[in-house]
Amino acid sequence: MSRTDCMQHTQNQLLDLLPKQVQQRFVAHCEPFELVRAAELEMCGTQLSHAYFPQVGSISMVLDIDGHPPVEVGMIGPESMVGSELVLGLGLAQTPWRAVVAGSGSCWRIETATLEQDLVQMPELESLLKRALMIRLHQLSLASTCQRFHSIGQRLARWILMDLDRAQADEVHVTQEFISMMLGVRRSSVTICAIEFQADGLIEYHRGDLKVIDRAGLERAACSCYEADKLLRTELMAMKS
Amino acid sequence: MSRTDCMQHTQNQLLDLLPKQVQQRFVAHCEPFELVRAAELEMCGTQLSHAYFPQVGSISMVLDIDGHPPVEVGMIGPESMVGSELVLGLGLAQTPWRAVVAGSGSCWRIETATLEQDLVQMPELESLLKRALMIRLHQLSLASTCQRFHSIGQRLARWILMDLDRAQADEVHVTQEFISMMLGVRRSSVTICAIEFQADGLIEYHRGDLKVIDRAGLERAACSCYEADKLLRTELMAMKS
DNA sequence: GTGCCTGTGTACGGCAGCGTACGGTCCACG
DNA sequence: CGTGGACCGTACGCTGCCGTACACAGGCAC
Repeated sequence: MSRTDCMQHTQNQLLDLLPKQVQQRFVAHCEPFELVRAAELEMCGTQLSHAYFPQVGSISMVLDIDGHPPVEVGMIGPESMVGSELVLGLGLAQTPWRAVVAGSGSCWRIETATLEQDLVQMPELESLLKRALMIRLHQLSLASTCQRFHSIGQRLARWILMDLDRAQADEVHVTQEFISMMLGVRRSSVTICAIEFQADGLIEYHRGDLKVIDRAGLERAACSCYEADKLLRTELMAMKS
Repeated sequence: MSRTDCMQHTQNQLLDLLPKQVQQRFVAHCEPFELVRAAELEMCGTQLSHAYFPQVGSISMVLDIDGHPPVEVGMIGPESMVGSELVLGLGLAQTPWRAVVAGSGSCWRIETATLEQDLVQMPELESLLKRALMIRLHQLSLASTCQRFHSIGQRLARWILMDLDRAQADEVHVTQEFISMMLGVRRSSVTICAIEFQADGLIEYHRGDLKVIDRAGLERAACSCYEADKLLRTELMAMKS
């Protein structure tokens, strides 16, 4: 495939761990796909149609329950993939969450049926999905304790940092309304914290244009879950297959 | 093994799904183990030493974060197992949570190394662990939204029901202190709700002796997460391998 | 039967975040 | 250039839960 010949890397860190030859074979089965903020990739309760390997941008796992506002239970970017649970076998692949684009960008995507076939033929790929899934377990656990103990301010700072890391930028476009959905809180609660952060010189925020001024300060404002998330990402890369 | 010859079932519903022959071979590698409320089975951040298949009783996945009280992120009983993440491969098996006995009873347990070997030789076993792990994903997701939206009363009712189901009884011994740890709330908050439930004739509760009087009422008092949990358990059984 | 430990009941001030609601500002579009 | 929609700022009363603290009851130990 000429698509991969012309580049050194797939730009997805997980895929980059594959042996070059396997990687080329696999990526040939993928198609490029654009990530647009707030787009819904996968519905809840249905079979997954595709797996996604972000290059830039992020995808959030979001859960709805009863009449409540949605809540994010995980975020995935270039360090990992959406659909790692497919390694558990088809027919099991009804996820409880929705996948929503949390940060615009681009990705590779592959149809689940094709992925299932490749899993059989490429043991390295299977190992990769297993790693990614293990990380999801950790992330899911984090999500519930973060919900329980950390203030909205801490979680807001965490979310911004996580989003920026995956966008590989220090500036993104995202409304407070959108963030409030991800955090499962009132929009006006986000506003209050955002104003505070601006007063403290941590960020600039104007009608959806969010820019980090003092990254270190923002990290100090965030809960430990940000560090934990970062650690998970590096572990994912370092893991022995 | 004479141990299995004399019984029709292993008493663990997951193991009972194995073909008889495989089941006998596998259980021969297990040892019986007693579950004592509040005993700590697995530490956080270490390699798993064993996997556990409850017959009666329950095991909670509990997460500590910073200086905060612990929070339960899942409960496992005779319908499933502790250690399903081992299917993702050794070396990955550092779980983020602790495993604590939430309801006294008994189980089979097996050393992880032995389990790893059996996984290779018994594909049916691997499929079983994959199912169990898929259910864990759903449970973990539930945990965070339940934390977020449901009142202490609702969660208390849910917890009691989940615990009783796994104890296969309508009466257990568990202190309010212990429950408060599992829910990640103040002990006195549990007291208040418990008193309310008694006033409504749902339960009797005296110095750790908890008895359900009006099960239907208790189910009405619980959040939807109880029904969701029950559904997951039946799905686990019904799943096509 | 005195003492201690475990398990419950009760109380009170404090606050984070909620629901709701309305006013203001920027921008696009006709 | 005016109008409407998207987005943000502010306000107010309310409540669930927290932290802390202390008193009381049952039961075992000596």
